[in-house]
Amino acid sequence: MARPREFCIDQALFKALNVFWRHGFEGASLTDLTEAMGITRPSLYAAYGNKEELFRKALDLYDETYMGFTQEALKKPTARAVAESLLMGFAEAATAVGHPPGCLGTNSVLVCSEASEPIREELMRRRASLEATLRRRFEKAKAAGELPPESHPGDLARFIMTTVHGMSIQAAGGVTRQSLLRVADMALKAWPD
Amino acid sequence: MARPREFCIDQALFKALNVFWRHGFEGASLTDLTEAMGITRPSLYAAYGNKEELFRKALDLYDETYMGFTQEALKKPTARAVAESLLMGFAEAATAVGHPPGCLGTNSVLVCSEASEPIREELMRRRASLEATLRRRFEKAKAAGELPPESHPGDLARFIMTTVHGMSIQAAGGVTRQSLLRVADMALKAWPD
DNA sequence: GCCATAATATACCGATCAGTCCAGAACCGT
DNA sequence: ACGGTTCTGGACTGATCGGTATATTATGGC
Repeated sequence: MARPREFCIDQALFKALNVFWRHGFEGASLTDLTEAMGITRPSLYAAYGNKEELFRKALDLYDETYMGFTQEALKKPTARAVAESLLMGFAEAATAVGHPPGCLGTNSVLVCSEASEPIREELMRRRASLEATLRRRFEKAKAAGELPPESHPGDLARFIMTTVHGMSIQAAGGVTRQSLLRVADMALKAWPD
Repeated sequence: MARPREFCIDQALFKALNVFWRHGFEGASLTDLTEAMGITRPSLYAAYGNKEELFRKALDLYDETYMGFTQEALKKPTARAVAESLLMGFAEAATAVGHPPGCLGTNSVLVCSEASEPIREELMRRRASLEATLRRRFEKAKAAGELPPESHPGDLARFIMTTVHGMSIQAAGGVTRQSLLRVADMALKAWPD
């Protein structure tokens, strides 16, 4: 009973995601965003709220679209298989064609002006969340006697996530998939047995 | 034969370095910088050129002041000792008190707007430079029979630098020195023997 | 004391930032 | 055909961005 929206919300959000991915939250201007999305500013604000909300929605879409493999990885039968699946998955995701290199959650806001602090904190929260999930998975494995008694699930999770973040930076610097897969392979050599 | 400068160039540069470290290149505004440095804009431009040149000078000062340990690490007698020294050194540097957490070279520009592309490329160049130096050191070690013949110096250097970059991100997220040292320790378990 | 020189502080520049006002246009229900 | 409602486009807001013109002030040499 009113004028219909002339663009697809999810499709335009996908375009926005790519801009944020390439330029980060602060580096992506509203002009960049609206041009890529093919809509005007009032349409953007009516549909998504503001730049910050748009970014959070883009982040959710990113998780659904590109980070699904992490949930699959967590289902692997052994802790080592989980670690391997995560490392290999990130190496491949960070170097896939069709989108910018690296991980959005890692690269888009690391340091920023005071104004973007809430977004920075949100990203830190999400990074910590995956690490905590991983740690719990490793704790379960240790309790099941699958990891040696002297191993520390928290350290293992932190090491895996550290490698993952590092791979994201390397990918942003142009490092190839094959190279990152070898990095993942080498990281697995540190795994306890 | 002219009015003397009322501030110390190196001391003010040090203040600027801290602002860039905390907020990144784009996140640090000229207002932030001049307030921290205790000087006015014209003084800043007369002394350092512009924001970009100021950042490059701050980067040089950063290398001299905080990255000296890398040169020391490269002088260690064995490849493994080099790797260990680098990892431990970065873990400690990234979590030292008195300055922001993480590594300036890693965190200050990862993704950015088109306008800052030259700075981003400069940082990628510097990151790649250290990795190349490390690779050459490992090649020497391999030639000396110190590393197994099937080892790949390039992969080893890339793995170390990936861990280092990841530690910088973890530090920026508030991870403690002890935790990063354990990450470094675990990474060393992947070292060939 | 006075000049040349260079650093200072204020006030400003055009450009761009995120965000919004408003007029017109497209739709649905009646 | 006509309201009521919602989206669209362009023009605009105040604030902030990096950078600068200008007038003043402090110095050393003469």
